[in-house]
Amino acid sequence: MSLKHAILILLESEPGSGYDLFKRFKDGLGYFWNAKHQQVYLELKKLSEAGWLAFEAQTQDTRPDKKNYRLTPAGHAELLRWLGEPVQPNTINDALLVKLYAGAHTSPDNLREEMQRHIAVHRKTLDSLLSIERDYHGLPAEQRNALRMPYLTLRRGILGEQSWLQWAEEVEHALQDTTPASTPPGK
Amino acid sequence: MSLKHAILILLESEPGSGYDLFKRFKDGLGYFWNAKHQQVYLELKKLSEAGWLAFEAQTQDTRPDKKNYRLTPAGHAELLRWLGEPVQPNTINDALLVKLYAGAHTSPDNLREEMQRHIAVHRKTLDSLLSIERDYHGLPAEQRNALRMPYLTLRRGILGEQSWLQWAEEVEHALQDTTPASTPPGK
DNA sequence: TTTTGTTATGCAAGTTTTTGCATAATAGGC
DNA sequence: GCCTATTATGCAAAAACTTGCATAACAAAA
Repeated sequence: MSLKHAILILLESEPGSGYDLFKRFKDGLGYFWNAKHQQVYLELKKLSEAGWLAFEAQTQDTRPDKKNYRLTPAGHAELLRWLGEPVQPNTINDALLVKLYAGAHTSPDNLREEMQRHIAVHRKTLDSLLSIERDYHGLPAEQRNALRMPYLTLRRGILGEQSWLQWAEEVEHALQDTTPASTPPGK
Repeated sequence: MSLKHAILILLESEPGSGYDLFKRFKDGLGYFWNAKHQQVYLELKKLSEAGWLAFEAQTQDTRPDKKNYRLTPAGHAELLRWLGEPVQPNTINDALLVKLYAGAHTSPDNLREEMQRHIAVHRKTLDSLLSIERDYHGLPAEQRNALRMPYLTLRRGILGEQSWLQWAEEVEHALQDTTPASTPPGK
């Protein structure tokens, strides 16, 4: 739906190879747009065929050769066109919630373990986002200004993860109430 | 990825037709799993062919005929198997954040309008979720208990939407600072 | 009375994404 | 010397999802 445009945006600010883009997805944009390397390479090919990107092969001595992609004027125009267009509200497809919805058909222990796994992931994500935020605040005002918009998306990540973890606490409480006591009292 | 299992869950608690399921997606499960009617019908067909569902045609006088689907024992087993399996953490693909990330290449007005559109949608969603929550609290204890797990997913929606709206306020502030004053001061 | 909305199902074509496989060179740790 | 990780690219097949079209009956509103 929009990997095309995510790629255009990344290449607009800095040309690069498929592998570069893939890594950039894992850092900045990756929090809110995920892509496998195969898909990135495929889209780069399609975008080139559509005339939105151009590339030069770059032979390297110590590393495999790479293709350096950059926007064409048509690609730039397409990016601006897309930016002017309204974005469809996001739809959520979250398998964890599907599982939880059906929680009555499985054991509370199973659900608790599942939650623990996800909590660990979300905590790690939050930590990493907070560390990026600290770095951002340490930048000189000029650079901070240039990164104003990406910073807003970082804030989305931070607020979103904090809210997720808050919810997870509610869930843990609810799941505790379910099992009166797994270890017998007294003795 | 998991529409299959979402359907199994819905049919496990109550058999129904494709159209029934589609409507149930728009209510309860719909908040965190979206599906078009075409896809629902397609999956029902596939799940039947896989032996996880069975159906009987139901002729109706005043309405078009419907097919009533229910789980087979194999379908039930598959649901339990899936529930025992760990769920992959959700990946986010959010086009609005992609657009915002590239916000420097477009006008603040464009971004503000975009945000207004999305804020309206999220507010409406939150209102509707809060109204469902009120209904839930009005139920007798026994029914509340039966809906304990779906209620947790409802809470996810509420906390998530509230967090989203909180973030939107941050974004609006940031976008206001960008344009010093669209209407000239004083006079 | 015409139009719009709801109930009810589905095919076909296309796009998007995932999964599996494949290659190849180098760098660093054990 | 071997194993693992990183850099670098891509095809092929399958799964998942979207978009467009099609049909058909009835109910209610305009």
